[in-house]
Amino acid sequence: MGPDLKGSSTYFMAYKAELDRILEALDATETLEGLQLIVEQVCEVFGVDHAMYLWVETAGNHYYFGTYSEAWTGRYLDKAYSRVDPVVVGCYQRFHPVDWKRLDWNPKPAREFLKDAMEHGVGNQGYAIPIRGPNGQFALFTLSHNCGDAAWEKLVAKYNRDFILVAHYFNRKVLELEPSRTAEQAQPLSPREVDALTLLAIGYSRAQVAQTLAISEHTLRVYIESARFKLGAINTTHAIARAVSLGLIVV
Amino acid sequence: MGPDLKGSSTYFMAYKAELDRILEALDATETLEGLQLIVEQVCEVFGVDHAMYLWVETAGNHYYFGTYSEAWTGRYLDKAYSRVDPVVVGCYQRFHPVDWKRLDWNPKPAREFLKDAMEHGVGNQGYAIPIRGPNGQFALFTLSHNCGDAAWEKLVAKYNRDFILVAHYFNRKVLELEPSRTAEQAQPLSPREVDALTLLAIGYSRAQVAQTLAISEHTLRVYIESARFKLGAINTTHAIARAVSLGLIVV
DNA sequence: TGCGGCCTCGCTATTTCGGGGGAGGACCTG
DNA sequence: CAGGTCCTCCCCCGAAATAGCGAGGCCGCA
Repeated sequence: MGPDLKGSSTYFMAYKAELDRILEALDATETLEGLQLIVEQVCEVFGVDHAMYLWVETAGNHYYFGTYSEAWTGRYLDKAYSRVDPVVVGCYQRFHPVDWKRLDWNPKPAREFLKDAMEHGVGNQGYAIPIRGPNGQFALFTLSHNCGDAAWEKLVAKYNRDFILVAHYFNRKVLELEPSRTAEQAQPLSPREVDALTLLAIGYSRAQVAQTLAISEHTLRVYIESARFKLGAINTTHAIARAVSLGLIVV
Repeated sequence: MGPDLKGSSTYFMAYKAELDRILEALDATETLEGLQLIVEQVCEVFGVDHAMYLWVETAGNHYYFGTYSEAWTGRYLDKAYSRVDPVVVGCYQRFHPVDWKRLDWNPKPAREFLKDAMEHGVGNQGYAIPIRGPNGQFALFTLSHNCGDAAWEKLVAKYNRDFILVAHYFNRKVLELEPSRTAEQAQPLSPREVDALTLLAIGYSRAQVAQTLAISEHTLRVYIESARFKLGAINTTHAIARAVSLGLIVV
């Protein structure tokens, strides 16, 4: 909502009504197909070529809704581009939404990825909003377009707050429609288990942890085993990784 | 933005201008004191008794800006209420903002906490927005008020989208002003090191990792040691924890 | 053409971890 | 009060990780 809009109340209200319609549709949707339709509507409302929601997953089974060509999305998955894509990599370290131009495209794999993306009509401008949910969930909402820098900056300045809302609502709905992830792993750890894993995660040996917690090493081992069991982990390292990634402990 | 507002464009625009002012102030603030002032303004704009931003840390050093009395905030910290507070506990598992009423206040510690909170004038109504940042950061933005259910629901329905924006902008600025998190940028890992740590993080033993990567276990060890060195970790578990928490590997 | 980083392979000895048991007391909830 | 969870302690032994050495080839960058 740039200053230029404050005067043109009617146009502003009309746009807001459209945005409202999108957000309400996001609230009302009950199917994944509905989300795909909404992505397309988002493009129209904001006047951009492409919009995309991508839930970046561990194993590579990405959750995707977007307007990119199937050729490109297929290629993206095949080549496991999410490990290279500066948008994904960069957003993972940020909270603030970010313009593609401000990312680091220098590494060779990134340059090759960019070239490939361009050839698939992704667009030269883009704006990405990182989204995080419980249990370390991470997703991206991205809008991309083909235009000059000035026009793009103006568009982003105008809409970026609404981008955040749409991204947020989108993720909200995806989490709602896909409860498997959240339901699958909700086993809370006991305080002592958290203590044990936390100290292990900062590099303490079992002996040190036991001493720090003022318990015997045998007791400690019971906690670790118990935590391992709750986390479905097959060894301590795995348990630590899961606990950190689920946000159960903070390193 | 309830339907009742769509007719009264002037009032709507006036409110939007106020919201804009808040968000712009949030963008412009350069000090933590400024954030405290903004919290107070947020209360005025939305017409609620209290607003609060709380960055929940495991270590206990909470980041707080809010309008609650010092008696209450002090008590909250002293008693480590963030481990009991259903708002914190509940939001930690959710993505969707949540009304206090919809939380589970049954556990005995929660009931005692509630009683204590009431006596300190926290208010009977509340709305909490969970916020997540990189490296497992977790924060809450909360608005609370003293009023009837109907009035509160109406207020939430009217403003909840804007609550999200304010919460988001608030956290954005806090992260910006608190560089300690971002300062701990580690050296990038080599691809092979990432492979090694990733497989270790999903529970593979060194032998399995070596086999999967089709390298000798000795080579693997060099990667692990190298990664440990880069991450400043004192053992593999520590390295995994840091790599996961820094987002260098995804589990 | 260096230099440095990355990837690859090897040895031995010591320390640590993992899995398998069992057992008692404290606390809260239904 | 029973049943569940949590916290605490103890045994043994095989498997795994760690620490300390060294060595060579490949590649990109200056």
